[in-house]
Amino acid sequence: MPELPEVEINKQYFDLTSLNKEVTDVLVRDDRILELEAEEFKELIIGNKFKSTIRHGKYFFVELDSFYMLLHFGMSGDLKYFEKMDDEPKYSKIIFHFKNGYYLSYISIRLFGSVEIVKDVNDFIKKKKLGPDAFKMTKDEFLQATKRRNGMMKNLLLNQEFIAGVGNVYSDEILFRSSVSPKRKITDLNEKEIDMIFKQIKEVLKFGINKRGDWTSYPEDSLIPHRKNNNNCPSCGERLSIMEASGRRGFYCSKCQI
DNA sequence: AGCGATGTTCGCCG
DNA sequence: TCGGCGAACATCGC
Repeated sequence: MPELPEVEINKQYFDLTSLNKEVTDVLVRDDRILELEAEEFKELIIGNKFKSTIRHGKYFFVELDSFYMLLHFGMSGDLKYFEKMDDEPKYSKIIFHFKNGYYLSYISIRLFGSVEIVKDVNDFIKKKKLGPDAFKMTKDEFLQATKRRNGMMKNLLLNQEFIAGVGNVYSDEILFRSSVSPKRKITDLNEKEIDMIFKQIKEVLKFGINKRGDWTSYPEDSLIPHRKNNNNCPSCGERLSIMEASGRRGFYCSKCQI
């Protein structure tokens, strides 16, 4: 549940289910996900309300009275709003109980990601050195960044200090639709290609949100459904190639992506 | 049984 | 200073 579109879906889900309801209890099922003591966390949240939310890249901030609760979903985080304790989802780590009787669970299978308290969103973004949110990034910011950076294009897309929100899967799709190889050096890209990549960042992420993060319903001509060993390019039929960038496996077509 | 998985971080090296 | 690499974190599923 992790790249920008999935986090955005979680934000919409959170806003719809969990805003402006008094939290009457907090159940900590596994405190390893918490960046602070469970007791301290409970004290801050219980009796409070979630007032609003902000998403920056893959980071999700929930506003409370004088601070923010930050949720990062890691590789396997999710949210679930439910009515009866019998329906508590598997791998729940933190559960908020609302005055109306419902619960909201922060789910995480692999325990990557975290739940923490931050004073100020902008300070946090600055401290983490996060780049602009992928949706808010302007073309000018993108151009500037490509000029002062080197290395492989895929690494740049995965670098949250450059652009916040793009992860491994969507970076593959963005480069596929741009006909640019993930291994291309940033300095070698021409203006047209940079324009195309910028455009595809927005379109691919927007498409992901419209699909509500459901990769099984992608059209056949997308790369995402084919990101598997021994699969072929949906465009030319060539066997897909695999490369590594930032420790992640990238899939691409060596024929269609230059 | 072993390996890879939507992420981040840190130390090391050139 | 930057870019790249490998490992570490924890756990599930193929």
